[in-house]
Amino acid sequence: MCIAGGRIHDLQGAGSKTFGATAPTLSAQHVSTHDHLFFEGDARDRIYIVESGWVKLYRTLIDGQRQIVGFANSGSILGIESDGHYSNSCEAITDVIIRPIPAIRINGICKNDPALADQILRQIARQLGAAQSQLATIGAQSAEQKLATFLLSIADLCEVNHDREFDLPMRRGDMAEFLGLRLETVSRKMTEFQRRGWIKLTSLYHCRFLQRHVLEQLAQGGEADTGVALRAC
Amino acid sequence: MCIAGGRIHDLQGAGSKTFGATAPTLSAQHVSTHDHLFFEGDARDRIYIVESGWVKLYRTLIDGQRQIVGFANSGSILGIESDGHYSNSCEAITDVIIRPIPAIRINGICKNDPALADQILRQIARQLGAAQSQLATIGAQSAEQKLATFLLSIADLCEVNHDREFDLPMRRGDMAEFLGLRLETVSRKMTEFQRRGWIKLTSLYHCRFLQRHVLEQLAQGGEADTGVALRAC
DNA sequence: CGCGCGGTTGATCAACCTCAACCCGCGTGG
DNA sequence: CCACGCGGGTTGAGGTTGATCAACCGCGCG
Repeated sequence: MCIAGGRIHDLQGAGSKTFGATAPTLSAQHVSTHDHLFFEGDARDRIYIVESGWVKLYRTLIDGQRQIVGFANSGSILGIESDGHYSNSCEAITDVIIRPIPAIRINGICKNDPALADQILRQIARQLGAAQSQLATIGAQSAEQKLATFLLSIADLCEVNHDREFDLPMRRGDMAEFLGLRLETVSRKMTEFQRRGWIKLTSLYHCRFLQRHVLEQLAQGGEADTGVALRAC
Repeated sequence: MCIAGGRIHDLQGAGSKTFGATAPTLSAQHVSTHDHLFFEGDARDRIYIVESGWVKLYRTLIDGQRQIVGFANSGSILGIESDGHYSNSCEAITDVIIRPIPAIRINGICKNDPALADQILRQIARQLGAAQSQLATIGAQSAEQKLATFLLSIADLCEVNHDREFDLPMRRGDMAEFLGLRLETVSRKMTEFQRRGWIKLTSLYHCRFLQRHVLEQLAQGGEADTGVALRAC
């Protein structure tokens, strides 16, 4: 899937230097949960690199429908997909530390700061791949499959994976808007997964896999035998 | 929306030079309609820049469901979203000319060929934006809205826009797989649009807008008054 | 205590899918 | 020449999935 996570290690070093006549990388900033980094349509004067925490990127249609186009965490680049104006809104869903980069530095960045540019290129390629995966998920899968895919990728990202347990850092409504579903549907499917013994919700925002392979099968597009008769292959 | 079109002007010049010890850009290749440039899972030994024509990028799920994640034309970069193996299949939907770039050149490309790298960066950012727009379309819109959005963006791309008339270079099934619908649904909605006097299909692959503003309203998420002129069928 | 927020659950409904028939233009072969 | 099949598209009937609307729960908080 789907979620534009990924880590960049030496950005701090690379990004903190100043090159030529271009504006320097600004110092890191702190953003609190539920604060916005920027809104769709704002003038895009800078891009950001996430250093820690989670943000969601979303668009709002005129009729009020919203679509989350990605969650991003450490290493992700924000705001580079547009030009002139941000094409997404960006809201912190946890406390977040970000490093702003003046937009003016992006022109010719490959010449002026090849190390940073290489990182950005790699990262944005990853985000494109993630967006495409998400397209496949949203466009071609059922509600059940979407949720399975989502849980698996969230778990992979929250690598603090002691004993198949992981955080769901977002609300039901966020999941729904990410997956192109209604929050009621997400809720229903979650409890259904639990009822079938595939997962255990230790709290609203904390989950454990009991039958990871069933979810994997679902996510791959296979039929998940609801029953006990799971042919193990 | 949605479709990763976009033009790069001086790539030919930038790409045809050889830099340092890295492999040179290979010469342009011709690909015929319906041929594949590569398949999902193939070893990714090179990326491509489209010089002319149209390709579709798609993924196939185990259950046979397919999702077209993008159409690409002149200027688009293909294959950069993955690493090691292609994550999409790529098929020419018209005759196509492409310029391959050895994958090995991508590492450190910013240092070795900053001009090309800058172009790639800009282009890939555009593709990311397009993918995100498509996410919003697929995830948050109804079949009717999806189709309206799609027609408008296709028309914009086929700039040969004399008198609101344009080509639909792909089959109904391709549209469906792009929009996350069934081809029957696409077909039905197309004829419905026609019946309502919004468009006129001069042939299966050629379309004219009669009431562009209605489609625009639909695509923006507004309710399309079925209008006064809905009579007699 | 009352309220609001986030989540769950239930009943109902419609959008879209599924399956099937059918149309049409075209190329092929008898 | 016609019969035939095939690919792509359209149309129809009926079924499912997921949306909609509404009630309700649990909790934190002023």
